[in-house]
Amino acid sequence: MKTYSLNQLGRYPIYLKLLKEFFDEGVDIVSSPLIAKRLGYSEEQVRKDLQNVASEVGRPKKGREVKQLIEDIETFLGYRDSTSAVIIGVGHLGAALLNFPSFSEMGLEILAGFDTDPKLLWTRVGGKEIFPVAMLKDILPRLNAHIVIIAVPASAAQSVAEQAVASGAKAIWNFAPTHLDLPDNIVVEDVNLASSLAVLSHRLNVALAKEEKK
Amino acid sequence: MKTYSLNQLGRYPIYLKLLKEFFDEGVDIVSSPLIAKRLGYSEEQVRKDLQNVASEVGRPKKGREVKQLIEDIETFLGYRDSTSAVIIGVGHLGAALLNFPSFSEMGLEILAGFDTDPKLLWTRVGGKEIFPVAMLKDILPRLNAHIVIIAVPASAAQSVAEQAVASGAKAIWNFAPTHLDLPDNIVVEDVNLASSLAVLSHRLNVALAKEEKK
DNA sequence: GAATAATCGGTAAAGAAATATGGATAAACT
DNA sequence: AGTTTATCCATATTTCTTTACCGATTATTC
Repeated sequence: MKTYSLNQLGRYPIYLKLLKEFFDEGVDIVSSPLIAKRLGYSEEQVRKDLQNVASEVGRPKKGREVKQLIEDIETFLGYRDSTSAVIIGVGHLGAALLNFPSFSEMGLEILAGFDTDPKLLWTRVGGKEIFPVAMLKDILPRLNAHIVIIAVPASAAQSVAEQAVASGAKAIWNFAPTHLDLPDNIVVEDVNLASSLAVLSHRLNVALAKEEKK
Repeated sequence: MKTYSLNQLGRYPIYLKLLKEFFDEGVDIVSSPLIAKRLGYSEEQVRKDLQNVASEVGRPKKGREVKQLIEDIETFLGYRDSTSAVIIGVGHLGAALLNFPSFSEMGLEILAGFDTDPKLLWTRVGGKEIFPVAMLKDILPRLNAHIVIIAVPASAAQSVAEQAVASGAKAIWNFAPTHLDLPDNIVVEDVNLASSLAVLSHRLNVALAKEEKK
């Protein structure tokens, strides 16, 4: 079975976004070199990535059908059959995620929020009802949501993650700036802004040093 | 000069976070295998990563000094001399970022926000004043901020990014779900939730398939 | 209708990154 | 004090990812 590196997987949504732009502009056919140029990737990488998920072969001198490619990538990424999620932590970040419009495009339905703040409970944020965290184990199994999004402060993250797992969560999308220690069979994906910033800073330093040298 | 892969760079903030937890618990000395176990990394990877930034050699049978290691990583990541940034787009996400407490720990000072919404202008969000985007080219050079954080809708992202670059931005931290096409000498770091979600979904599917097989 | 140019697909090579190995050293234990 | 054990560092190996190459194919041009 073909395996995909995590970097490679992360590129597909980027292709998808660009392809949809092409589609909206009425472009029917795209070639790998064209995509590569737009995204700053190498031609070969794009070609290999697309080969891996395309249902049809490309045509020499032309490329591939935009519409078909969009379908193929969406199918591959699972955007076509939606998964359910809930979010724990409805502070600034959690509210932003609840109001984020693109998740449903990606096949992710956020069904509800959880928090401990009495002011928030039983209200609606982004159209979704907010329940107390203590009710997680009653509500989560009923919602049949596999994915739990964690957007609480770092200090509370491990604890709510454990509650989520105990309530049947299979995957944790962790926005808290801390490492979660969970059983091996639980999928944990970190959105670590500190890591992203570290990469940015380092690249900026390299760039500034290069500029100085000139 | 030693080069660092982007993956490796992203691990340092994670080490740092864990080391600070150890420090708070009064732990003086840590070994690579211990860190590896806590984070789910291999022992060798941790050792190599730490060797690359540590100012002192580790001691057999003991490990390394937590305090020194924290200093070394913070120095390496540039947390010790802070960089300035501004943020464009003060919607849900932008406001969440303006209220995010950890940035100053990471040496990132967000000095101001920019938006086009008249209701927001000249107010304060997260303690930072909000200016009109049109004033970017007047204000940004005066603030001497190299980093511009973009948190506007995808449709506006390319345009504000170009304005930021024209106003002197050297690095763009892009939270908009779109690819930005900017000059090569500008550092662009994307925070792409779609990519992160794609990785999560794929890993979840693999995990669920494995469970089924049992 | 032949020549040219652009793209594809498959395979090979190169390059990076992670992991394993082996000797050395310092602490802990007997 | 000597032996054992845990960890270090340096180097080698393996594995994974990306890039390069090359023949085949099909539009386009003359």
